[in-house]
Amino acid sequence: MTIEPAELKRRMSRLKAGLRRSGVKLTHQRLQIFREVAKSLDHPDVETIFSGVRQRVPTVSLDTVYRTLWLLIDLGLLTTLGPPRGRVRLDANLSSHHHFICGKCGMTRDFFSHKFDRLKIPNAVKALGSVESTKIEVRGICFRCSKKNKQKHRVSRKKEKK
Amino acid sequence: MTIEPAELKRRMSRLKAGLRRSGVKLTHQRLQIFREVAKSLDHPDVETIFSGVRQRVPTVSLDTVYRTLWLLIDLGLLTTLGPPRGRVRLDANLSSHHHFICGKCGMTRDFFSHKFDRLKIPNAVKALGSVESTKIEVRGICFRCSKKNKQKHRVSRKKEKK
DNA sequence: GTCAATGCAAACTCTTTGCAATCTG
DNA sequence: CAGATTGCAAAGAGTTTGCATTGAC
Repeated sequence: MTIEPAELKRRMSRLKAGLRRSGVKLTHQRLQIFREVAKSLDHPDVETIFSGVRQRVPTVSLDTVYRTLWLLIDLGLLTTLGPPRGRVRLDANLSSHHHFICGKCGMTRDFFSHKFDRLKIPNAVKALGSVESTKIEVRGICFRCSKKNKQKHRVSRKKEKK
Repeated sequence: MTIEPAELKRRMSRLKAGLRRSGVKLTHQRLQIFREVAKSLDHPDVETIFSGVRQRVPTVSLDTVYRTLWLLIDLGLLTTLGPPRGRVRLDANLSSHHHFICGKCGMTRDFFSHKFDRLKIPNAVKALGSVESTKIEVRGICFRCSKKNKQKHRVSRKKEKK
């Protein structure tokens, strides 16, 4: 389940450019941790990334993996699936609806759209499993967070503002 | 941020019917825990649900909240946002793509669709915050899990098969 | 009355932090 | 070389479990 070498190369260059732009050091660990995420077609969790990197860098520690991942997320070089920073969020609305998610604070709101409800799923998807529901996930920054960002600088978990 | 009383009532009836159908007891706690999720327009995490329920049922314990939520998810009366059972999953693909997620095991695969990339976001959404990206999230059961389900019965976390 | 469901307390896992040692620019 | 970054070990969250007690049917 790995992507094409050419695409991986492109992603690695983008990463390096991104790190330099932010004035952050290009360490061996950071490159390897990113590569582990970037090379896979599915979307690994932290544990999987950790053991993958460990094969090539036996001394990495789990906390470096965490720190690096959150850093890259803050810099916009990686994203998470679903709400940011894994915490289960529940949904009692079983009928068709869609979500707006704030990438900073995780605020989530439903919205409705008949047009979206009628989307035709590509056949390629049916090769992966049986389809039960289709949702649109719109990501952005909610007003509360964008106000905060103007006041302070970058605030996410406990990252210092660099 | 609560839904209309009429809709809440409908959701509560659906819950009760669902519990009865599965031969599971309708306890005070279960009803209150579900109500707490069902009444909100956003999608609360476990901690929020817990403290909400606690206002009305001061003796509920956190573990009952967890057990109840996973039970209701297993019975198909609730769902989670994003991958099941909160564990952060990373994504290095910053260009436009969409996800198929298995609701059982969390397996996630990308897929692509130019049509999906061009969706027009309803104006109502713009009232919530600035939009950065739009993804389709297709949920279903992957083939590996549906095979497993045929062999065993219901297997998820450690729920017994009832 | 019976057996499922709850509450409690303790165990686990996952994630974060403080600090000395190390490495990048 | 200086300061950012890492690894370690230990602390904090969040989640799960075993067991005696309680409560729904």
